Amino acid sequence: MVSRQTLERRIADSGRRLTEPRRQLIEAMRNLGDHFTADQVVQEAPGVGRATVFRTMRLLQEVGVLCQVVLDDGAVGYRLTDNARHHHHLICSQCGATDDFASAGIEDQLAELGRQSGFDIHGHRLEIYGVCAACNEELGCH
Amino acid sequence: MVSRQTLERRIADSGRRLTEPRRQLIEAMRNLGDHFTADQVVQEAPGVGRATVFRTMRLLQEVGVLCQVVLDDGAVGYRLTDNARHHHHLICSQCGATDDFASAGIEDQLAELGRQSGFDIHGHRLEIYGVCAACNEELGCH
DNA sequence: ATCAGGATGATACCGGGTATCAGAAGAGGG
DNA sequence: CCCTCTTCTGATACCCGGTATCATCCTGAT
Repeated sequence: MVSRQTLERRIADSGRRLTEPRRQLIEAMRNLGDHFTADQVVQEAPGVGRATVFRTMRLLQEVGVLCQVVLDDGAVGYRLTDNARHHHHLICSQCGATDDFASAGIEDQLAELGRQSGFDIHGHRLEIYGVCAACNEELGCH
Repeated sequence: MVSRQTLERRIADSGRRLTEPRRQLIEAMRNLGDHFTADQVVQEAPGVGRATVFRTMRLLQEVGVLCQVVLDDGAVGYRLTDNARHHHHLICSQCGATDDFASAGIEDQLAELGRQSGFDIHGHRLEIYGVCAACNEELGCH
C-alpha cells in the first residue's frame, strides 16, 4: 500500500497544490485497496465533485502513482503504485488482485521486435491474466 | 485484407445465421480498411441499427476475425484479421497502421513469469506503440 | 409452405470521461 | 493582514462506446 505521504509529496513536488479534495481522494483510494474503478472512487469520496475525481485521477497518473489496468474483458480499473517506472500487470481474473512486475527479458524481446519490424517503438502495454495462488487454492478444493 | 468469403463462412460455420445486416456490416468494415472504430462502422452502414452493429462486432470477435486494439491513449479500435490464433499488435501512433505479430520468445518469457509468480496464467494482452517505417520516413524529411 | 428460434431495430439506459464556467481557495507580495 | 493572481473546484451538460429490453421480422431447416 502506497503511503499517504508519498502520494501527497508527489503532488506537491510536481508543482500542483495539495488541496483538501485531493487529500480526500487520496484517502478514498487508499481505503478502496488494491484496485478500484473510477466510480468506486466517486462513491467513496462523497464530498468531492465528479469532475474533480476524474481530474485528480488524471493528475495522479501524470505524476506516476496511479495506473490504469485493462481488465480481461476490456474494462478499465485503477491501481495505486509507488513504482513510477514502467511496469506491467499480473491480474487475477477471479478476485482482481493485481501485481506489478517488470521483466528485462520481455523488454529485450520487444526491442528486438522493433529492429525486425521497421517500427520505431516508443512504448507498450502488457497485461497478463490468470488466477492467483490464493484463488487457485480455493478452486482446487471444490 | 480479409476476404468477404472468409468472414461470411466464419459466421455460417459457427452456426449463426448469415443475414443481410451482417453482410452489410462485413462490407462496411472491409471498406473502412485497416483499422476503424465502432462509430465508423455505424456511419458506414446506415441501414443497420446501432445495436446490431455492436452485436455483430461482438459476434465477429467471438468467431475470431475481429479484434480489439487498445490504442496508445486507451481508446479502443477494431481490426479485421484472418489470424484467429493469439497474436499481438504493433500500432503506429502516427497513422494508426497496425500489424499483427506473434512471438514465441515473448510467450516463453510469460510462461516463465507464471512459474515464478504463482499465478496460473490464462492469457494476456500486448500492444506495442511506435512509428511505422513510412511515417518515420516522412518525419525524418522535415 | 410452415414455423420455431434466432436476429433486428428503436429506444432508453449505463458508465466512464470531458467541456464549460462562475465561484472558491491557495500562495505569494506588499 | 489584505490583495491579487492563479489554480482548483463543483454543477451541469454533454459525448461516446456499449448494453438491456422488447415487439417484430426473417432465416433456414423441414
